[in-house]
Parts: sequence; C-alpha cells; structure tokens
Amino acid sequence: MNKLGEIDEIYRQRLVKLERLKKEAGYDPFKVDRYVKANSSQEIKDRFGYLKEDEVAEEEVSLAGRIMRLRFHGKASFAHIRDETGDIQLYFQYDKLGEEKYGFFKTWVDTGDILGVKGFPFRTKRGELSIWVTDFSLLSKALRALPEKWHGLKDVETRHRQRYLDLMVNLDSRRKFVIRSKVIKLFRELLDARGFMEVETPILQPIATGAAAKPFITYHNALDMNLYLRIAPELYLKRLLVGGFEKVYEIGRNFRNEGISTQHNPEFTSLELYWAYANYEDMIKLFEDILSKIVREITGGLKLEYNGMEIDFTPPWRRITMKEAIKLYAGIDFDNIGNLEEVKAIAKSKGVELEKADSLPAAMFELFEELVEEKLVQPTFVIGYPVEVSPLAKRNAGNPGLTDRFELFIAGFEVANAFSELNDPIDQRRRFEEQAKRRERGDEEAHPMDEDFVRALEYGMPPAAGIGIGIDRFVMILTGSTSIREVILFPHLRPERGIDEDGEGDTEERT
RNA sequence: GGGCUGUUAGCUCAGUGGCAGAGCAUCGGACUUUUAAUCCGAGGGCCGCAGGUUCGAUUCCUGCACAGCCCA
Repeated sequence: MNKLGEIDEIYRQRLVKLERLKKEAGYDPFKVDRYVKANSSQEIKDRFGYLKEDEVAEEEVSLAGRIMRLRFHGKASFAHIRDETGDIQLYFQYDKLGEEKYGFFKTWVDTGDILGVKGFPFRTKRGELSIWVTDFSLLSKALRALPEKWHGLKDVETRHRQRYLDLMVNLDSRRKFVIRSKVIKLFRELLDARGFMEVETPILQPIATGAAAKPFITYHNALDMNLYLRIAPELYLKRLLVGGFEKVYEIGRNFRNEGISTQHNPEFTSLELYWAYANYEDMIKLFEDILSKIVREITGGLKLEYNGMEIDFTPPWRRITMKEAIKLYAGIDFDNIGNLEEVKAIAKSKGVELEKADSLPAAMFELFEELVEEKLVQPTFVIGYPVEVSPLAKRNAGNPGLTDRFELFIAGFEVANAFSELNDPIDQRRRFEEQAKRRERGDEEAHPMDEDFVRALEYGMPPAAGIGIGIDRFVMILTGSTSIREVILFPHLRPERGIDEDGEGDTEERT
C-alpha cells in the first residue's frame, strides 16, 4: 500500500519536477483556482459520434479531468483524460500547439495530473473519437503515481482505505456509487409523489431503542451524561404520528455496535417510513410498487443477476408465513411440536444449537434465521412473526400470539422489516417490561423501557404501518456487490499502521 | 470471538534456506495518428512487524498487526 508520509522514488522525482516547473517555467499549478469547461467527455462522444475517420468538427470544445495515460511520439502525443463522465482521447501535435506549448506539455505534464483542455473533436485513423488539442492548462499536479493502467487497483484493503484511488481508476466502483445515489433519490421522488414528508429525528438519543441491537455510547460534556448513537429512528417517527403527521419517512444513518461482516457495517443507512391509517398489507403493496419501480429504473428491467442467482422483481411477490417457510425449507412442522425441549431436539438433529430461545415462538424465529433465510432468493414477504420477537408490532386479530409483521427477503438476506404498529399503550408497556426482564437476564439487545414513548401512545396514535429498509443491502443487490463495503464509500476499517494509529488512547488530549 | 488464506518495487504479481525477480509505472534517449504504442539505456526493496531455529531466514517456527473469505 502507498502509505501516508512514505516518500518513494516517483514522489521524490515529482517533487523536484514541481520545483523546477515553478522556477524554470514560472508556473505554479496549485495557484490555478478555476477553469471554464463547457463540455464533458460523454457529451462530446454523444454529440460528435457521427464524425468519420480523419474528419474534424468545426466546433471547439473544452473539458477538464485527470490524465490517465500518456503516449509521447516525438512531435505528436496522445493522452486519455478522465472526467466524471468517462474517458476521451486527446491528441497533442507540435504543428498545432507550437514549440513552446508542445514543449511545456512534453516536459511538465505527467499521468495523474489534472488538465484543462480546448480543442476540436475528430476521429483518428484508428477510429477513436478524440480531441485535437489547441490549448491546455495544467490545473493541478499529481505527486504520487497512479495505480497500474492495465490491472488497475485490485487490493481490497487499499480500495477501501483510499477510496479516492479506487474511484479514480475503477469505473465499476464509481458506477456503484452513482447507482447508490440514484436509488436514494428515487426513494425520495417516489415517496414525495405519494405525499410522504421527509423528516429528521435525533441520532444522539438518551436511550437507544427501536431495534434489537447493541448501541454505541458517547458522552455529552456540558450535560454530563451518556448518550447513545441511534440504532433506529422508529420510536421518534411514531411520536410524529401521535403529533399529527400522517406520512413521514427518514433516510439516515443507524449505528450498531456489533460485528463487522460482508453484510454488516457499524454504520449503515436505512429508510424508515410510517404511514397512519394504513396496515402492513398496504405497506406490502406500497413497497412492491416502489422497489420494483426502482429496480426497473436502475437496471432497465425487472430481472437481474446477483451472485449467480436470477432474481425476478415482477410483482406481486411471494408471501409465506414463517411457520410454512420452516416447514417447506427446513422440514420442521410446528403444528406437531408440543414444547421447547422437543423443538431443541429436532433442531439439534438439523445441526442447529438453539441457544437464546426460551420459548417456542423464540425457537421458531431462531430456526427461521438459521435454516430458512438464506434460501429465500426471490423477493419474499415472510409474515406471521411471533409477538415475543416483535415487541413493537400489533397483534394479529385472529391469533394474538402472532403479529401483523413482515420481513422482506431478497437474495437470501433481510432487506426490510415492517409491521402494523402497536398503538395500545398498555400492551406496549407490558412488552417493554417483558423486554426489561430479558435485559436483566443479560440480553443486551433487548429493548429498554421508553417511558416517554409509552406516554406518547397514551395520548393516542392512529393505527399505522411502518417499515425499515436497509438501503445498503438493497444497493448491494442492484449493483451485484457481495460485500456491503463495496457500496459504502468509506467502510469502517481498523486504523492503518503509522497513520491514524495515534487515534487510539489519546481521547483525553482532544477534549 | 474461532478457522483458513494472504501481506515481496508506486501498481499487478512470480519466487527461493545462500547476491531480490517480471510486466506496467518512473527516469534518460529516438520517434508527427497512437490504443497495454514501439525501440535503446537506467534507477527503484525494512520481502507487514517482533522474536526464535540456523553458519546463513524474504523463505522454516512462534507471536503480533492489518486484510479477505468462511463460521458464530
């Protein structure tokens, strides 16, 4: 890896070159503060695609970007310049530019430099649309060498630590983040068009609730109190329904103090949405619609390939109860199981050690996570979640042991979690108390009591449905990424040796 | 947290118990339509870090760090 503070041969040469450039040519590339560019490489390729070989356009264009490759041939040279829209070839010719300008180019311009360019679009003898350069400005210099032009930058660690390098040279990586941005924009557009209002609720919370997860703890000096980074915005958004907003959503970061994996980053982005006077069935319809529209907008169709699986987003998507799913995929029929000991024995025979489960429904949920989730490749709404594992969801009218909840699975992992919201303050208090008992027994992920939230429900919350969607995971599926780190610009990594190492242990000095 | 694998030049990678290698990149030279341009020449290394074994370790062993994958 190209370490911070490390002076290699190329760096040293470039430093000397920069000093010579300032002295001998009287030019400081870092003093340039703007460049008027009228065009982009993609626009030029689109507009002048009609040019035949050796044909030169009459219109002069200007663009700017990074020099990715350079080929000097005596008195004529080629380069490829990359801007946000892609690459285009530049042709520098002695006769066109004159001795001084051509000499400047040959002497001072390196790969990696940022160049502003004016010239005429033309097509070369070999058929590549290019710019016949009439003038250029060196806008910034690169002191470090670009990664190799053919193999590029492959090292995953460097790609994540130095994302700027990854984005510079790996166009597929750029593509993924463009898609990510578009997906978030599409959510906003589709929700705003349906009358939903985007809101912002606290990230620093006095108690961390709304999900089963361990929070990060931080400290507020002036208030002399601990605060938690939110694990979910859920309870604040529901307070807004109590307050009278009927359709709200929040797109933002949640923080969970848990392990890191290809599907988990300590901070991740969710969309949470609450919809008064609707139930979870309405939510299923809404998100079948919205998600399939996004898939179509991004990929141009409703089918896509992910990790060797073909996934078909054509609605309606399959619905299955958790009990049916376990019967179908794990061969365990809960209708024929009488007690916890029995299910633990069956689970063991399937190679699953039920550790946390202290009730039949909890065992069912754990078996589902262990044996079924990964098999749900096509978009599938799993319904019929036990009330024990759904402390914020409304009970099913016909079966009070179950809740009106669904989770959406795609490609074998959970993408969304939704339910008809529990709005009975008495039941909510009881369920918080049940969770509190779990905490006392050592379950750090159980919900703490939120007295103010219960008080809010006591004023009356309309019946409502809510949903939380993992944006990162959805983007993984849309971009064909098998690791969440591929769709997070700066994923969490341990400190790099010799760089941010001193970030540990000196917190006192920074207060 | 556990297991496996990896860490060698700016990048991508070979390699060996006995002088550290290639391609690209870089530097010098030639070349006025190239496409991984070509040709001639040159420089560049804490072989992740720390110990151990050995006459000798980049190589073998142990520990540590970081990363990737799998499992929990």
